[in-house]
Amino acid sequence: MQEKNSRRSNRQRSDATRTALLDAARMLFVEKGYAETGTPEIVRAAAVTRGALYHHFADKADLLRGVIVRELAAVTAEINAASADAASTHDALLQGAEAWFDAMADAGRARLLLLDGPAVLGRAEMDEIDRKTSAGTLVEGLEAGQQAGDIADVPVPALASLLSAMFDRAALDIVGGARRGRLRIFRQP
Amino acid sequence: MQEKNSRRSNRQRSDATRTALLDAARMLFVEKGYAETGTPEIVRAAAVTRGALYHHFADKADLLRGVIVRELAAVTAEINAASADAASTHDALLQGAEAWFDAMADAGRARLLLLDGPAVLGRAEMDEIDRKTSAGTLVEGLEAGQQAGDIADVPVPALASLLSAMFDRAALDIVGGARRGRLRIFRQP
DNA sequence: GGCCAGAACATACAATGTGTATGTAAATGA
DNA sequence: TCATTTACATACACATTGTATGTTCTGGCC
Repeated sequence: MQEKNSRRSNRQRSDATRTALLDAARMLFVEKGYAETGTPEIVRAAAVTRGALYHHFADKADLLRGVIVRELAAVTAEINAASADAASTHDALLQGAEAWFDAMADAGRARLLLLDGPAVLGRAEMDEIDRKTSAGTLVEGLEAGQQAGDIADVPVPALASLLSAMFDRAALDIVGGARRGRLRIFRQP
Repeated sequence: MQEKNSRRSNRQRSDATRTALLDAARMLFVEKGYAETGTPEIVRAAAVTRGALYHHFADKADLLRGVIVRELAAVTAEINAASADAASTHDALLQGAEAWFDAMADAGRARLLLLDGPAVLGRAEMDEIDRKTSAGTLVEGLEAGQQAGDIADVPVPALASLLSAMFDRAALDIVGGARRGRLRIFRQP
């Protein structure tokens, strides 16, 4: 009897504690913010020790990095799923935008990805993570739209950065109480 | 002899230490970021004690608030000065935009106002500070442009938020190495 | 099955930083 | 001049971060 979950492979052990730490950290970061959450609290919620944390992550910021990578991957998946069945590149961008707002509806998530992330890791690293996880979804969409003649002939990376900044701000405004409709000010051609 | 700056009124003393604290904090926040700067280091640079700091400011975040209020006022003044002699509201907005990029050229300043500020104080309070110090410069400019027929009939507060988000991001991209010209993708009519 | 190197933690510690409580000197007002 | 605030200075309690060291478990090898 006593299934004392001994007999676990090293890989299984590592994955389990890593996941437990990321889950607990995500929950607390979303709830109270990065700076206000201490590592003792995180490991308590994850039912491990601080030793385990610092074995798997270089420091607290590295834990945040791990949380953000996972979170951004999830958001990107939602957006891709929503825009997959679009008829045109134009529709894909619009449907992706709506999916973005849906995904960011949770206030804590917006704070995690749009405030704490950039402040702690810096914009350069956030862009790098974005590039790796989302594989440049927006950039690809804009390039496609440009070739279809829907989008003006401007530098796509710069445009993508400015556009995503607007979407970020819109998400923050919405969780801050702004009406979603008022921010949907793009006009159909 | 011995001008032992005794004989100072309470008001003078307070103003002097407050200013010294704000100057020192600004310098260090700009140089190393908010989280990486400790209050002992700040008071050392200001040549006062931590007692003085916590007498004048509720906590470390309150000190950041003070720094940001001053900084935002300075930036706003620069923008207003640059766009004061504009011929049209359209020109005023363009000249103001250029002045914004000039004012944000310093990497530390961008970090202070665009990363640490929102992360520590939150967007709601940043907007509040912006409303009080800049007195809604951008909103007024947009409303004027809208009445002149230069700007589409969309909700101005929402538009202002999205526009300022783009300018914020552009400033961060520029200090991150992006070419300023590529971000100037607005086209003349 | 026994042994051993290394991974995966657990525990203990040192350093630092934040906010508060308390003490003191200077200024203000009656 | 004297009492009361104001403006600090000093000391303290507490929490947190990162590291150093100790212990247990796994996985390969014989």
